[in-house]
Amino acid sequence: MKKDKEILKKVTALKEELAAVSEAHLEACMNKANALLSSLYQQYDFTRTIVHMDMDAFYAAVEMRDNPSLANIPMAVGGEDMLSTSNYIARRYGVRAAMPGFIARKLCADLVIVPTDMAKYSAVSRVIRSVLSQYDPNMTPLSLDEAYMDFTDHLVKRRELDDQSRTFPEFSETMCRCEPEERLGVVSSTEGISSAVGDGVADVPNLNEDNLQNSVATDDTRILPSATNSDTEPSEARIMKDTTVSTDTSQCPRCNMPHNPKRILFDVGVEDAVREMRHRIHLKTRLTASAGIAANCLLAKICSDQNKPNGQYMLPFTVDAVQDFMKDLPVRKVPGVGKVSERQLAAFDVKVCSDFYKHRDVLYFLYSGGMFEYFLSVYLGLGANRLSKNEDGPKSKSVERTFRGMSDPDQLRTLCHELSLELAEDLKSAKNLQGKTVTLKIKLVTFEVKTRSQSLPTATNDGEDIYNVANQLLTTEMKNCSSKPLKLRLMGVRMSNFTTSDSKQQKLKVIRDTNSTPSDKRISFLDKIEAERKSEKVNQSCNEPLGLLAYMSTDKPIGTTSNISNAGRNVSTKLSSVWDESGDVTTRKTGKIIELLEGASNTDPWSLADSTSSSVATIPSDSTVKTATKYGPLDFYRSSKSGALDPWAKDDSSSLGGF
DNA sequence: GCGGATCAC
DNA sequence: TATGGTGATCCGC
Ligand SMILES: Nc1ccn([C@H]2C[C@H](O)[C@@H](COP(=O)(O)OP(=O)(O)OP(=O)(O)O)O2)c(=O)n1
Ligand SMILES: [Mg+2]
Repeated sequence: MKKDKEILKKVTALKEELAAVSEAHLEACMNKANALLSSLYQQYDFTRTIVHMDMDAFYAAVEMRDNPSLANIPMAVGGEDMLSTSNYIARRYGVRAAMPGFIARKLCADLVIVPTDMAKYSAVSRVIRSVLSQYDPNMTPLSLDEAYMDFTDHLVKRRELDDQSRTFPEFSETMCRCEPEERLGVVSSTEGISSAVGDGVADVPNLNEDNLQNSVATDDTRILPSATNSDTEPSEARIMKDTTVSTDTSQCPRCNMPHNPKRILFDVGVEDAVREMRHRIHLKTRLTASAGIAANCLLAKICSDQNKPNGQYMLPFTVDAVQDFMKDLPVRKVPGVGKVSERQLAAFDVKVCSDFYKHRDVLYFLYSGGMFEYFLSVYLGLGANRLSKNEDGPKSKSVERTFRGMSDPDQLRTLCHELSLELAEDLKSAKNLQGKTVTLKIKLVTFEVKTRSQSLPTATNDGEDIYNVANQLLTTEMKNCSSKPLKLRLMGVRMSNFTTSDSKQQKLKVIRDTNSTPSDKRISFLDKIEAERKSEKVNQSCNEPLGLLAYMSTDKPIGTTSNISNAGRNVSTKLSSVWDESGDVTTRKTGKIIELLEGASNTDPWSLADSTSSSVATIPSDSTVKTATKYGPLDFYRSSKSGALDPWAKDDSSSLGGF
């Protein structure tokens, strides 16, 4: 592939850089790394018991459950174009998620592809979460089929539970699988028969036995029933096959199936608690789950993969066990290390996690701060041991669509409009979110991806507002490569930069006080001027005028590239802020703009021309210009220490009310 | 703030 | 013949 070559190119460039570096430098890197390492080493914390659970072949399993004819054949969920996942039979042929259907068929001619049904998976997910919540009400879902839980509190409470509340019916397709509380009083009829039952229920072949050697006995509540404090391994209790058969033949009034006289008793230790949770998921959904148990989220997540499918793995809560586990773990198993990182790391002989340590000097040199620290912390097996709060909502929302090559501008615009309106609807249904940054994403037929974004001075979730901006970005792109047709295979629109409760709407304010506080980076054109000054290495003296700010009326939306001309000069500038008649910033088209033109003269006439106009130095006679009639200059100074003055301010009494 | 990349699911 | 959609993050500028 072409991508492969690019990665390799980057790697060789880095290698050259590395070769050019002195040994002393590398030694310094080593010292830095060691310092970081010893500070990280302090951070081991085995006080929490974190569980990560992950459904097996989730979408595929749901479809197999609902259509038994799919149960024993290779199948996948998705479309002819792209697969979302595959069942374990198909995986034997190499059929994987994110694989185009037609390639999958080359690997497996008999593959059956079932269309995705997200609504169904969401519903199943809710059922699963209802079970998980009983083990940790603060459970944090990562996706429909995956969640972190902190079992620490549950395990304490669990010691007080009686056997009955840890007893559940064995799985059977044809018998009642209702929860005890759902069975109401019926449980009493089988009282006293809660004997243990083994693993390996017939309907669910346990493809991967849980690793038993891992269950080292300690006096930790995580592992043993504290009540007995016995050395017996928890699963052993259940491995005894003395199933008791009840004479109870009554039917569950809820599911109309006979009660299952076979019961499984789970002990109070962690591993049985997690088995119990998985079993209850199975009872409720007829789907299997895998789980990992460890001291933090990182380890738990990695562990949940160890005995997949339908298995679980507990990593003992000791430094030795953790380091031993990490030592030979391929870096690709580490969350955050994907295909590309794996390649890059491999190029520097980093293949397993202990290589993070072995090559720490080189990695320190190659990677920047955050990533390097992450690598070392991963090597040590460190990770978050508190579940992150269930957040402040999404940080972005987007809609995108893939289609067959399209280049007709009208068609593209129509699509852009559709996407914008859909996005607006999404935003409104998502707590009426409003955002400031609109991003247009396009993918060329060559698969090259580009994003173009523009931040508005105020937040919106209006479909036409979004379209105004997105369409501008699109227009700019089409113009930008006008030589070619700009043939797209995908278009997307994203909104981000959502307003938080404290953010007030900006209003226009004129400041002439040179002692005022320096501005932050809100004003892009001020930054631009700064940058230009710096690049020219011109040292401006204090209070020297940089230019004139023109503000004038426009009927063009934000994002429009316009030319402001004056005194024979002109600048091409993207309209970044538009105010309505009352001085409020607006996302709508008609309003006032304010832009900077260096070296402009107040005695010469100004003009504003839309970028569609070919002539900028003179005033064209199209309608755009006719609306650009109102203008006025504004002196713009730079203050001594502070950099640029801030002619804007958040909501303030001196806002201009109309010009 | 912007744009490219990478990643997860 | 044919290569997804959504959301997040990081880096470098
Ligand atoms: N590139 C991907 C990966 C996954 N998914 C969806 C389909 C999966 O069923 C679901 C869960 O993802 P997992 O990574 O957990 O994969 P599975 O659950 O399918 O399989 P596994 O048994 O490996 O967990 O997310 C997707 O749409 N696109
Ligand atoms: Mg899964």
